[in-house]
Amino acid sequence: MKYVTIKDVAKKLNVSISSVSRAFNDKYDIKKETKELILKTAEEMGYFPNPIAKKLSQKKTFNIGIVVPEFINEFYSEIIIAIQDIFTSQGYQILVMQSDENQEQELANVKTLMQNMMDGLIIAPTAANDNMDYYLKQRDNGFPIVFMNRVEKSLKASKILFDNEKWSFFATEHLIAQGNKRIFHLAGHKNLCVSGERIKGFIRALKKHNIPKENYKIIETGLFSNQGIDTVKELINSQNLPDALFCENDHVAMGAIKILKDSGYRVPEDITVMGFTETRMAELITPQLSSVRQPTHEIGKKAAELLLKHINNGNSDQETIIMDGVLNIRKSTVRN
Amino acid sequence: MKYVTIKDVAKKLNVSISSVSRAFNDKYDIKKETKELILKTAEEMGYFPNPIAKKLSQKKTFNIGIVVPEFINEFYSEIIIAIQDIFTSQGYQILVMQSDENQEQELANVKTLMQNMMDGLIIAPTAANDNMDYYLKQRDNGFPIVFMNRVEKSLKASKILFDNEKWSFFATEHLIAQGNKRIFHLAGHKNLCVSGERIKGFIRALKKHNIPKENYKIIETGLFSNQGIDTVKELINSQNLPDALFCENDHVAMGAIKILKDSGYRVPEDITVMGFTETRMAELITPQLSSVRQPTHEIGKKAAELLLKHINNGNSDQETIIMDGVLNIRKSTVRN
DNA sequence: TTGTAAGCGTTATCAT
DNA sequence: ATGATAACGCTTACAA
Repeated sequence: MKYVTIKDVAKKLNVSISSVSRAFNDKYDIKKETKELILKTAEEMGYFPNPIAKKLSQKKTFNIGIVVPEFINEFYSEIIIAIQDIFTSQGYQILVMQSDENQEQELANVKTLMQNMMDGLIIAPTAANDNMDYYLKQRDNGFPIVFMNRVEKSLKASKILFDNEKWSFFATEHLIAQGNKRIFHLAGHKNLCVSGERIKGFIRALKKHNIPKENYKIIETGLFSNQGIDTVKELINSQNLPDALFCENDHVAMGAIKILKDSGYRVPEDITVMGFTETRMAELITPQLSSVRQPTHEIGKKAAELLLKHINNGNSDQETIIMDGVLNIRKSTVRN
Repeated sequence: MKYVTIKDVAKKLNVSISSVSRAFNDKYDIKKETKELILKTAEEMGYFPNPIAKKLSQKKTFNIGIVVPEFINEFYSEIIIAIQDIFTSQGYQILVMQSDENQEQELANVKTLMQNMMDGLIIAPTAANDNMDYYLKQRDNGFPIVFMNRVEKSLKASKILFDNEKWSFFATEHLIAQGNKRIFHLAGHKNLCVSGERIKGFIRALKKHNIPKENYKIIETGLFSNQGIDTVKELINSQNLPDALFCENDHVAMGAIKILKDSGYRVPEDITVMGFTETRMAELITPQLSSVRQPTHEIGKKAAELLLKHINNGNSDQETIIMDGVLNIRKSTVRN
């Protein structure tokens, strides 16, 4: 693979390489005709400025790194697309790496991206973890970083968060308003702060409406549909099903609904089920699943804009943006 | 952001930069003790070789580009993860770009990646399209490229394909074997070769079993659930529902099932529905969806291995690998 | 308006 | 075993 270089173009036209460079970079003075001639010949020769050389010389790569826990689920995919929208319009490229929900992989990803001279990083950590110290050190060193999602509100860093507590509260309140007396929460993981916040919102709603302790329960379940299935299976076996299940996410909820239906229970007549972090499937299953929609597109957009700000204006003031969602009430939580 | 460079380390230790370079690259002679000293000091100083400079100097980037039509659906996400598995274990990095099902974006992505000196590219085109000439020209120029998925079998290039015709045939044959007399195929897009192949397999099965022409129909529907909904809605309105629907993919099938159930039809009792390119949801919905599973992990693995071969041994012999799938028969196509 | 040349951080060839 | 130094392809003062 032989690349055409700036020298080749310069030689062909008997001009200096600076002139060729100038023709490709608007900011310098250059005669219109020479510029056009150069651009035309370059085109013909199949020349384009080598971005690697450009990066080395400019110390600016126009590359942005994104690290996400996974992109199998549409949540992060949608966010990534939104980030990409913003940055490509600004001439940046997006490099995506996924950590497979693994802290060490996450750290390796971040290091790889930093060593490749990304102009900035958007990190969605797998969980609050030990890597954070390293990230913050780099940030303090002048490296622009924006965090997303599974990060403590108190963290001194620019970040885009979702108000899990609030929307968990509203979701729970809706379940209470529907007349459910016993409500169980199929929670995510103990070490996931988003799960913790949702638990807080859940409890706040119950307390507000004076639901006694014996009428609710928090069961650590996980993030996947099969875990929803397992948890609900146990509840069925121990004949301990509540009136309503508030699930960590749609996957768990769909697992729950599946096993309930398979076991002869009707949703929502016999038991009501609520999801979270709405997926496209929510509207397609029977019954349609009530859920809290997170504004993935907006999250990505805000993250990108915030990072862009840091890149252009420095890291001075860290900013936290907390996003709101929508409670989509559908058939799965409404007994007519 | 100030990077520590090879010079800083050399100066600190009063050695030449060549020695430092050697310490980091095993292939040269260097005294064990100097090497260890250099490595240790470098570590302390927070030095790591700048990959950009390395790339410029070596003309090898250890970067692999992947271009996919989208990664919202799990199909490509799973493939990407498999590719990543292989390449990261070989010291490569993966750069993913998505074309949003848009040919121009696709071409732009490929150009961007090539200009960034990827060592090779895995391209899953949006469809058979005009860009192909450009890709092949680059390939012939010595640039390693492996194609995936929506590519003609006859294309002279290394590629990983799925045997759509065959598995469409088996899927259709299963529907016939279940006693369905009238079978409609909700097809994808005319210009998608995978859709064309599935249509071929569909027709071959019908012909083999002597289903008369008036008893089947191919309706161009699309790739999304809402299109499945729309098509089936029309069939319902015109009172033209068949015994079985064979859908382009699971999304269309789930859309179909949704509108059927909403309209009072029972699946599979009244009408039978088959998906394709199985999703994780297939097992979670009611009734569980019969579908053809494509081996995403294997596809990614083969693509990666093939590209690696081209990178290491040159582009000489183009190789085509055609993958087989699995027909998962579930409730949606079986009337007890 | 154009050219010259130093610099970006490496690798690799050639001396020593 | 180590050091100088010319590449790699570009940008950008500075000079002309």
